[in-house]
Amino acid sequence: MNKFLSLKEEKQVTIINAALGCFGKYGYAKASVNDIAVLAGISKASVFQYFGSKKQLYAYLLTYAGNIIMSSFRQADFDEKTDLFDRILLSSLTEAKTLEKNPYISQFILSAWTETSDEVRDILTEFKNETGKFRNHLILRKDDVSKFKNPNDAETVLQILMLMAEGYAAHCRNDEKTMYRSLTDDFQKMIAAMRRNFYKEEYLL
Amino acid sequence: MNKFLSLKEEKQVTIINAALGCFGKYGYAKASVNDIAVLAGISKASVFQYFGSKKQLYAYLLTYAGNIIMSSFRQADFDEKTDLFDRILLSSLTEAKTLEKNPYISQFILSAWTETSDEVRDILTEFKNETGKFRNHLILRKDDVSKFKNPNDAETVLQILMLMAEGYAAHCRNDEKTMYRSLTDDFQKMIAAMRRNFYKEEYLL
DNA sequence: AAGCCTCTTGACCGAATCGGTTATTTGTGC
DNA sequence: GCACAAATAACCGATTCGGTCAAGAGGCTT
Repeated sequence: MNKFLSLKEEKQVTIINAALGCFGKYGYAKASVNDIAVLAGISKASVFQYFGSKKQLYAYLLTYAGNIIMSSFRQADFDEKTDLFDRILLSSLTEAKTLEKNPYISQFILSAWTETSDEVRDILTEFKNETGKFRNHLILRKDDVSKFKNPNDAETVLQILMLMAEGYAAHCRNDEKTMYRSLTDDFQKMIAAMRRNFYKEEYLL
Repeated sequence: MNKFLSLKEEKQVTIINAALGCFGKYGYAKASVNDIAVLAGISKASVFQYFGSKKQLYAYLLTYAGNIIMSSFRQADFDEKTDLFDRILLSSLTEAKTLEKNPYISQFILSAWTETSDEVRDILTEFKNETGKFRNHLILRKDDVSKFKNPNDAETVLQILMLMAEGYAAHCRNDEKTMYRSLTDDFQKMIAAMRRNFYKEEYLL
């Protein structure tokens, strides 16, 4: 049954990343098992040996990716942070740290949310229900608004930060050679600059 | 020869958008002519009737998309604008206006820059040489820096704006139902808020 | 060396799909 | 009803699809 789990971990990671990359890039229908096998440097037959079928492989990746994302978010306790910028920063750092270790997950999950293939519809709805709850970190709270010099800017700044996060993710995805570390530093600097300029002076620590 | 150009324009647009969308989403190799035909609501045979071959269709789209992008950038004279935020805003508005009319172009061009299929390598290198020059609008000039309350923020703000633009583009791409109009308004509001908070008071309005 | 055992894969299967062609149908003006 | 052009259903050989299977390849014991 679990032929795959008895492989040495490095090989597992290679295969998983190849599969995540192919499914993430092409979607379920257009990603062929042969693509994945070639990218992973193994034979197509081995893929079926390890996972049984294409659908079972996809299901495995869904739970795999879901577990990684959820555990990384769980370990960072967002409710502790009471400041908007702190929550944004923590969220970004958490995500960056996770993606640094597993760069193909975000693309895969993003594609899973827009996947339309009939063959995996059932396992996808299940997946969406389980992970959909982890999106409530970036809400604007009422005690955030009062810290702004102009409270009307709060909503705007939140939108800016959301767009930045999307762009940041897209940037990381397109450009694999990028040093996550330095980009994260830059991101921190940007958020600091935003806070410094938008907040009332009494809230600048 | 030019069977396609004698079609009524609405049908041309439908077919072009279907093709741009498929190639943009899947890449040259994985996008099949049948996908495009079905998405456009015509028969596969018609596609070959209009364009001759898959490669010729791709080549047509390249020049089509290249012309639209380049002409839209040419009509907006960036050198006229001497302020960083004005240039950013103009660039965004120009791009948004173009994408509103032709929402599949950005995805297609983005994918063309990472296309690796041997079959279209020759026409792609040609395309890249012609369009590569149109990326020099968002540079930071020295007279921008002095307008900031803290000149060190200038570089950071530029990075924020670049990330926002990427996120903005990604947002538009993923979410076809989004009203470009309202998003553009929001984007303007964000840029205005940034300028209002980062600039010295004497440079406001 | 021989036998055994696990892991891997080249070769193969029928079915589907690929890019591309052709013959028939469909629509249209007269 | 007829002629002509536009569109497509049906088809072509070739390739690729998801999936199977029996023949290696490499190690371990004897």
